[in-house]
Amino acid sequence: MPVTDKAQILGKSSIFASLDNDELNALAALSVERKLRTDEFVFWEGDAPEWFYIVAGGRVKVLRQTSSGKEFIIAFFEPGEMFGEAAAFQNRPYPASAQAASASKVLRIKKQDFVSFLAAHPEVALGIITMLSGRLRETQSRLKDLASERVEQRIATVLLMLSSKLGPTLPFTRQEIAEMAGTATETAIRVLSQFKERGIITSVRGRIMIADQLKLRLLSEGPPIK
Amino acid sequence: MPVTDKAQILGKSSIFASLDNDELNALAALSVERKLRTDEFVFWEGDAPEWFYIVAGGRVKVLRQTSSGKEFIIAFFEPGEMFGEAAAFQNRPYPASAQAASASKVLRIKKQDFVSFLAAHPEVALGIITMLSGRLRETQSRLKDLASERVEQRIATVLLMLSSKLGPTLPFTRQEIAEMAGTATETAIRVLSQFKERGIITSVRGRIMIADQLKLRLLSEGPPIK
DNA sequence: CGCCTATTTGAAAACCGTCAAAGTATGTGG
DNA sequence: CCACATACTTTGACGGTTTTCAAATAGGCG
Repeated sequence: MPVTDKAQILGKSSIFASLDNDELNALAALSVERKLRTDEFVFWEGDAPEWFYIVAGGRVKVLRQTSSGKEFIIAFFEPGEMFGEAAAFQNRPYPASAQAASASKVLRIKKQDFVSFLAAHPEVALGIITMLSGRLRETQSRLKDLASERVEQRIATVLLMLSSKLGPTLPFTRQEIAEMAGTATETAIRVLSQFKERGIITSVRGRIMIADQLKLRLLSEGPPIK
Repeated sequence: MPVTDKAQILGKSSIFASLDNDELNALAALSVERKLRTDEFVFWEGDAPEWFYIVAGGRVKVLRQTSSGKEFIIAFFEPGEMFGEAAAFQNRPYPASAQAASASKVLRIKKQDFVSFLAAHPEVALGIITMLSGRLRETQSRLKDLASERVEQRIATVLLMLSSKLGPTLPFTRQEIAEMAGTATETAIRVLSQFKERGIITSVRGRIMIADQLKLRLLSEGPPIK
């Protein structure tokens, strides 16, 4: 991939909004491309973090094993998004694995190169702080959901979160929805079947289309206070 | 409180490890002290963030209301720790409330003052990035726990997390443990009673002492894979 | 067409939340 | 110093939600 193409990917990220084309090209020149087949792993839980990763194409999921052997999906990342950075900044082993959810490309930049670049471009640090703040907010919000809401509500919230990022068509299986909502696949199926009957979604194999965002939002906010 | 005392509090935080005494004093001079009675609120969910907060004494908890009217405790903060910063950096309303868990003091610095200080001290930005990365890691770890582990395991994990920060004596009621583990108070009581019978903890009203960290750790990691 | 994965459905059981009632420390005012 | 109010803790029973296990159906791709 030519440097200018890489620079264009990097430019998608709000982290680098403050950089001009020359600076983006300089950063792009530090990056290395890697292609991934569907289900191939980018890194594994427990690996030492050597790189900063940015999705260049396809979709990458970050997941953890539960003690009963299932998987829990922490997040999906789309082109332009950075992932695995928390471990890299802390210089501690990845607490989760990253896996290509479809045929994908990632750019990676050596940890030390990126930190040096940061030092030379302090505006970028603020972009990173803002990004991390956003992820922390979102993660804490999910925390409350997982801790205290019923399955139907959790699934509604997951669908809304995904669609705020991806639009009304969500390319996920029921198993993936279940692994994000922290429930069993069968339960996700039952809830989504209900949503379908109530006209809230439609779906085909591996794809869910949101038909009635308003109803979803009501569900996500929970029953009127009793 | 004299500036030098404030500077000493700020110096406790690893965020400011790179600052010398003069710089700490300069930052301290920007800060305002506020005293809080037990249960008094620092800010409320939905408020616009105007300040960065640092705990100067006592203990502050950050919590969210669940849709059924209970509370979920997102985190406790001890002297030297910053809180509410994610909302301030993003310039969006607080997604959670902050409440004094005991008679407390906080320092606060006007949002704009702190951001200006950051711009003048780029090394501090890296400290913030590292802190946010750590919180993100921990929050994601709890996410997996809440999504997929049983109550007994979740409570064991909460106790371990707390004791890694506070040592073996944990000044929390069973209700607070429940609100961190995402369970009912009665359930937390039953689980902790069991722990007591098994010699894993001892406790007095409002205080839990960890007696057998090893057993707790085994519980927290879940049953041997079956 | 045949295989593999995704989806569906049913039934039983486990886990946990809720409700109710009571016991026990702590502190306060008289 | 006692009596009482308050908050924390405990226990039991019941029921609802969700998981688990099993088996069957259906869509897509080679």
